Amino acid sequence: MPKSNPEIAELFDRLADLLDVEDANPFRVRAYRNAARVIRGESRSMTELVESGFDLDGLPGIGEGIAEKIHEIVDTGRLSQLDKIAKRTPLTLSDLIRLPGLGPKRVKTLYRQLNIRSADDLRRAARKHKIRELPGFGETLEHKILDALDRYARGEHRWYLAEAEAIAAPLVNYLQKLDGVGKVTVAGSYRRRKETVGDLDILVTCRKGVRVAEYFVAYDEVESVDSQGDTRASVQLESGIQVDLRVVPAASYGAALYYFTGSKAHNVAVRGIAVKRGLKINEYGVFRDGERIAGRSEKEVFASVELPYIEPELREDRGEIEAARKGGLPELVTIEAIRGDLHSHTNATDGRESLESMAQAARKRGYDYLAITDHTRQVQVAHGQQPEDIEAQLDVIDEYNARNPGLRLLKSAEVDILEDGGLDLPDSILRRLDLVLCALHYRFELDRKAQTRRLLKAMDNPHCQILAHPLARLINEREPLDIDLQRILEHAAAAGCAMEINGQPARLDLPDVHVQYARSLGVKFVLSTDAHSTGHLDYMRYAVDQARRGWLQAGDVLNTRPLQDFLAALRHV
DNA sequence: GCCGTTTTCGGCCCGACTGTTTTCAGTCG
Repeated sequence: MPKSNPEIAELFDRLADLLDVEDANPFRVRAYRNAARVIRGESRSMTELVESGFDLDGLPGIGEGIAEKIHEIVDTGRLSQLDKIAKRTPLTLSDLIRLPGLGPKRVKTLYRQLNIRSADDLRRAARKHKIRELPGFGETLEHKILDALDRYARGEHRWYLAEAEAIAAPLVNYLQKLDGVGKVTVAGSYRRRKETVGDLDILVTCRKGVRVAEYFVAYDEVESVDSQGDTRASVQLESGIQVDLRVVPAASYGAALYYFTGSKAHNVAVRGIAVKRGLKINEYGVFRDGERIAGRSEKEVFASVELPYIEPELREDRGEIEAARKGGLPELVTIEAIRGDLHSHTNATDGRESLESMAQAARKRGYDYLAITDHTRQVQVAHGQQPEDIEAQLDVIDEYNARNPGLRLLKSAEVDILEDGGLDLPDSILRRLDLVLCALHYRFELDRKAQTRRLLKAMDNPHCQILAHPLARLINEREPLDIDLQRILEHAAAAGCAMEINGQPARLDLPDVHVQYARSLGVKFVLSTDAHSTGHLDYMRYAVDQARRGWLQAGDVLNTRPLQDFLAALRHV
């Protein structure tokens, strides 16, 4: 069974955890963690790169040693070094190290002194009050560990960006009401517009940090307080999300925002550059020999290390620093550039509203065009339309367009990709459509070879202009398709078939790292909402977020073009 | 273990908070 990138990355993370417990060279530990991060953020499959003879040594953070280990994993499915270490330091310790409050040192003590190897061992020992007797531990920590174990049993939860927004908005509003508070900004992965966030990081400018922290923990929705100090505090809300607050003076706003936005890997890399120049960057500013030389704005911070401003969405240490140095940063696409939505449903299938209402809402948004893309017959759960129903709908659209100048409704369909890669509408109807969107809705479990063949064949049909939600994943619910994405993207680039970035909060498909890679191959994109109601048209924001995280410029996105340009830019038979 | 517009050896980001200490290690972001 070939290993996926996340599986390979996990092996390196575990190796790092165990070495950490064993007190290995911390920089070596960091190198493994860094490699894990790079592998997770790589669109191309390590397995296929190895099989094609690609030189892994060229990837950032991956040298000769780790490249060799990746080869071993791909060839044998095992990492012998990890197996070797696991004989003396149990693999399950890496589960413990991930519990909040426990790190390598404490896990080591637990293992050495009480032979605790697993979460179950740990729970038993805590209940018998064995933990509090250990050196460096105590009663409070014992309680904290039991709490952490309860949370661990419930599993880690990451929140859709849309959910996080709904939770953050009233809290930001609340914080703003306190006297003396200046700016209130949600930073962290939320500001980087990552598809999901694990917690909320809120930055506040104010002279009196203590007062803000006190006010913050008194917020209605706060369930428990994890920590509270003069400049920061951390709480759990009743919704279950963790919120970290940080308070700095206004003069430090830029430096603090920069630090608090992350990502950690990006910050570490830029701080490294600063060190080489004899500078120190922290959340209060940029310092040379103890003297503060910048920090009011993020731009100042970047300028201090001679870099142009880097947009938050790019700050993942995935090449943005090098691009910034060379003046090669992309000018990211914006929501204002979007001229139309290319994926929407009506109550003819599983949408909730009429064609007229959808059109009205699109017009209100100022769009030039909206594609009506109801399902085809094979998708029975969504009441897919028979070919004759679709033909009837085309006439309705023609009539609508004749009556309503300004907005152009595009005749389309979300054509189902059949198991054999065929399309669920005859060419005679496909030919009549302004736009053909193709998507896969069942048999997600086909093996890699068959699934890849299925999508390649679908794209071989010259009518297939856009591949919608290409990975068919649902965040937190359904894994992405097992496909050779590199081959599919190369095929799409060659055939001129565009990839969709679907803005539904649970889809956001294609994901950022694949978008970035696809762009490098010359693949074109469209941004759509897959709206099932007029309100869903608002999901375009999330599609834009994902596009920006994938380095897309307006020129990479076909629906930034006016109608005629857009239609001409699509693939044609 | 990785890396190089000062280096192929000698570096590798930085500060806040907690709990257990009696001056600080561990953890976290």
